[in-house]
Amino acid sequence: MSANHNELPKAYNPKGVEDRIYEAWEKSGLFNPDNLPGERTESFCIMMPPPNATGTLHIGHAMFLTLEDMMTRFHRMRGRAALWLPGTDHAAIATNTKVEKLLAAEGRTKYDLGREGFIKRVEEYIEGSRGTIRKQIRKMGSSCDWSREAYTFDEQRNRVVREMFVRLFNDGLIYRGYRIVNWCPRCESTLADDEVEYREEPAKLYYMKYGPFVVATTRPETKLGDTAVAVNPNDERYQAQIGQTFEVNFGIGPQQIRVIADEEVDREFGTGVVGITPAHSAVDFAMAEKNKLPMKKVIGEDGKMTALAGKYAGFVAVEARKKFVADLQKLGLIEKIEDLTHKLSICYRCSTPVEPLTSRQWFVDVNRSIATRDGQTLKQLSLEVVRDGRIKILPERFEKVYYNWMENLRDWCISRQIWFGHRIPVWYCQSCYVGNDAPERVGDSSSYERAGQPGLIASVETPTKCPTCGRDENIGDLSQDTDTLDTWFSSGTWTFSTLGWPDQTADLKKFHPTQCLETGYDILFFWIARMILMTTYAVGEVPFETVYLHGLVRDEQGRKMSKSLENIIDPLDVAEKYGTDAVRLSLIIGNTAGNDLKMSEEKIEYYRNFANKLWNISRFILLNLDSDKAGSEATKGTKFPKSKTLADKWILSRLATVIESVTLDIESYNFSRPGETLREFTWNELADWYLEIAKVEGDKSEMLSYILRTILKLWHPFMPFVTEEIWRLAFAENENDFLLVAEWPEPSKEADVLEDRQIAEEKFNKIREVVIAVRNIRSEKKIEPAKKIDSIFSCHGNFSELMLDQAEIIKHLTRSLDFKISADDELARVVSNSSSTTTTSGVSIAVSLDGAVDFDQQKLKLQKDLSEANKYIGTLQGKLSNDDFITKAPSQVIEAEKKKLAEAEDRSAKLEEQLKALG
RNA sequence: GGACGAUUAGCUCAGUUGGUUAGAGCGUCUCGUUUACACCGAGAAGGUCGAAGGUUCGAAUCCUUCAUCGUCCACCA
Repeated sequence: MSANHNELPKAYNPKGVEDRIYEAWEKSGLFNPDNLPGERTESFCIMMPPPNATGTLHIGHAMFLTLEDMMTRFHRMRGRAALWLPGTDHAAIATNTKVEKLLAAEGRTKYDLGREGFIKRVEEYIEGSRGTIRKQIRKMGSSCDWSREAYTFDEQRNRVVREMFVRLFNDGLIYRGYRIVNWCPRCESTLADDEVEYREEPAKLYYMKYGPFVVATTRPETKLGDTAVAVNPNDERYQAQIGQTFEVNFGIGPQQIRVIADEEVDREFGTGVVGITPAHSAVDFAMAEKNKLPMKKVIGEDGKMTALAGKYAGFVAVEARKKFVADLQKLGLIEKIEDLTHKLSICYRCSTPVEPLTSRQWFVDVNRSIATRDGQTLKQLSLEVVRDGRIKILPERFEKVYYNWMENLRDWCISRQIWFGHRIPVWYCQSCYVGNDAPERVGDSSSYERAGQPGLIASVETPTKCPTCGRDENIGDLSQDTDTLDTWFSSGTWTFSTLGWPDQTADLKKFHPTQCLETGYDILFFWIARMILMTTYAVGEVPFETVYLHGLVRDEQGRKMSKSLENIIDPLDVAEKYGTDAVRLSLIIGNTAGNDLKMSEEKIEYYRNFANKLWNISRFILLNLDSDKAGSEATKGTKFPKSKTLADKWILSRLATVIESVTLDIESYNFSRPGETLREFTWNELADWYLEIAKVEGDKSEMLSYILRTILKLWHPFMPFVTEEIWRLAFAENENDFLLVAEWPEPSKEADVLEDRQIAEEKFNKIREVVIAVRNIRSEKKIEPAKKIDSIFSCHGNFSELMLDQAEIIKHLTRSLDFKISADDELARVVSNSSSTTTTSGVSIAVSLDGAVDFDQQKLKLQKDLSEANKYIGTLQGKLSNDDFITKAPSQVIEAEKKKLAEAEDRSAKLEEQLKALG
């Protein structure tokens, strides 16, 4: 737009630029695919993994925002209807825990506020902090469609969750039953299997006299709930007892104990006899299920011993253990106590030890065949879509991890006793609902409550009437279940709940299935597996075609970032300091799917420097265009330029290759390599060579404007701010002309125009080689950069023609006054006490020197070069004289080797001549 | 216990289906105010590709075993 670029600052300063540009983008409405120009039949959609509404942006968020924004921008420029849908997560249990902590700091508990008061408090808290994360997402340059922003706990998502629950319930896939669950006594709630973490702790192993056996246990107090002991079926020590029942008395009355056999039992551990506590161990529960054992719940939800524990009732489990062990010791029932370390299961949110216990909860049945899905189970559906390739997981190795997890998935406990979350949409009729009691024996699924049970109502809308007995809510007969749903139950609907499901909206048709789901491998199970499970069931489609899993961001020593290590890099701090573009590049380049990334400020600084380099490249080009034909057609860069010189042909050929490989790489989810390709091209080819040449050749308006225009487009998905700013200064026709929606360069179109790309590149590379060789001599001989020199080349074949043709370039780049082309023997003669020489394949070079020449040093150098060349010749000859190689290797390989040999021999011969000339 | 990944220049990493005299960036060394850029330019040094076997005309690349580090899953009652 501006015709005069003299006032552009020498260094790019992202401050001010970034916010202004983001605002302009947002105002333009172009993040919304509905507003994109042109006919866009093909869509590209990514659902943003919703950050916790109460969170703040950390480097992991910055990484996924960068990757997803890059994909979105790329596909938008490629002409697709690109939708990146943002949102936040209510994160039920995490938020609940956070607010409880806040209350604790005020000396209060949730009970002081009551359920409603507490939820109100949670919502206020979220309202206060939600804006932060939204602002931070913008700061990273995220081109997501804010008009479609979603929240996992808003009205629409609430409706979807209820709808989902009711459908699953009606298909018999949700049931209520007594099963073993992970119980967090602090949260007073169940946890899913994958919400349990482990911590190594020292513990005691107590050897208890146990009827006819001795049983080793770390938790003696649970033995009060034992109903069996198990031995390995092949353990010859206990063969006689298998199947028998005996009685023990630990001081609270007699307990009937059966002896069962199970492969799971390790003969080597302890005494090879395990006490089985069906109500308080997942493994024991599974064994009990197989053997239909009775269960005795001796620990309650409050973490205290129950009435069934006799005199120990009311004590917290750990206290009960102390008392119980002391009592047993008095009775002489403790044989010995050993030390061991074991892994304690703890809550992933509050690190409180988890108490496994049986409880009446809601479960999703993953192994029940679904009539409406060809009799497949949820587990089978979820496995099938990955197995048949409808969902591709990158990197591929995580597919195996997924299978392994999915194959071993147990029924998913979805009810939580925390207050904040989606309320379970189930009502019980006080008149006719009779809940099933805890079953006598484990694994009695006839006690499970499912659809069809009288007075048990699952409903999307609050029911007004009991369908069984007809009594209505007004007389207080219907009461809703007090539990809430696992937070992952709602996140599992993310790809379709955000698009209007269950209504068949235009968005749903257009954008579902989504193309890519990009997230960290740490939530493969929590989230991705749940989305696959719920979407294949509810929508009958896969939620996404490709899963791209990124790794963890670590510090420069490879440690996890943590507050205690004080090694956290705050993306907002460094974005402020170095610019968002620099942060983005440091997160993309060097990062590959599934691998962790080491991050450091130095790295970010390097990319800050690169952004500045691009700025200055642009500045140079713009100043050039100014002085040339400012404002004319030729400076717009919209036309593929006519190449006039070898350098033009070379750079255009290289650019065509870059367009091709960058496009292909991003399409195939390689993001680091295109960044490197572009950096290499921009810095090491365009800036270091072509722009220097442009200074001598001149008349480059068409070339330079086209190249700048093109690389701005190619760089835009990686560093949107600086490229958009340069675009505005250089090419924008008006203030609504955004690089954001510029057309991506078409690879084949460019390449077709060029002929003899390979020849042009080979020729130019030869020039580069010669220039570097001369510079090498200058550097070795310590010739001041400002001093002009004279050179003599002797060339083979048609190289002399090439050298003469490109004389201006060579002189400029080597700071030579002039050079001469001479025949071989002539060069050898010229090499005297006033020259330094070197040889590249095809061209020998001598540079005239003023001062005295160190013959010995020069001779040594030549000899070293010669011996290296001869050694190389040796290996090549060896290869070529090997019959096996000649007969078995493909002919192009053999030809290539022959060519290498010829070149090496040529070089060797020249070196010898030069040596001879030196005497 | 099971599975997976990593191991290439001092550091961080590339290396596509086996065919380069093994590459880049940082760092190091030498030189430098050349009409964009010192957030820069020119040049250089630096690697028996974790170890040992094997397959092959040919291995950083494929196979086997081992070592070290790391991750995930299961779990010792």
